Amino acid sequence: MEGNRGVGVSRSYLLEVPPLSSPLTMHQMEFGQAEENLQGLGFMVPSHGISFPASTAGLPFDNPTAVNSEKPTSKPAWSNEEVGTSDPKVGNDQNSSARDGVNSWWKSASSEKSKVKVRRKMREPRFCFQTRSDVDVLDDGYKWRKYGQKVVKNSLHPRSYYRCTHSNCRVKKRVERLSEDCRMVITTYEGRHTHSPCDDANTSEHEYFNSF
DNA sequence: CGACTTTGACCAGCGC
DNA sequence: GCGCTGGTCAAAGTCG
Repeated sequence: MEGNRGVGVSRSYLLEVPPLSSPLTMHQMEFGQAEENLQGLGFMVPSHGISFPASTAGLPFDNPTAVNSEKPTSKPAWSNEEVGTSDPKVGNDQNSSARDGVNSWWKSASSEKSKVKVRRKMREPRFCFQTRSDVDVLDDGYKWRKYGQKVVKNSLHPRSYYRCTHSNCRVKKRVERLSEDCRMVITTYEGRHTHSPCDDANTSEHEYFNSF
């Protein structure tokens, strides 16, 4: 067992997401290890119709040294954010997988009859936000399709799994509520969008968040 | 009818 | 090696 290899990016921010049209306040942010993968960071901020363009330079909170990377002592489920590459051969998977259009760590084995799948860990950029919101699914300007829900340990609330519906975009996000405070929503993004937010999203709010 | 959600099953990773 | 857990698949159901 190799545990935390520290490969990839894990970030979490804590945001307070007021109801729509109310100001948004960031009151904490927390970064995991940020190593070689910064260039691959896709960035979005989940809030009510708020998003960032996927660009490294556009990181709104680019002062990682100001925050600690320790996991919360209470260790909520969302704290265990780790991105790693378990297989050295997958080192350049961001390129290789993008080439074949399968940016997933699920890969059908040669014997499709057995339906055996090989899970491969990707070094996808990942970071999470803690937001305060009454709604589970924050409108970040992208369109998401739910593909799973799971009750996780140490959490009273189920975790929902979403995938960007845009073709060729394999960004995923997980949404769950804190058991200690059901108004707190933990949103974890994984991957980088290959497209712009949907036009039908509320652009004014996107602009608002872009001001960071 | 297409897109999306729900939900149970499956599988790999990880800790012991 | 085994069991637990998280993440994903995919069929069925729901909705517009």
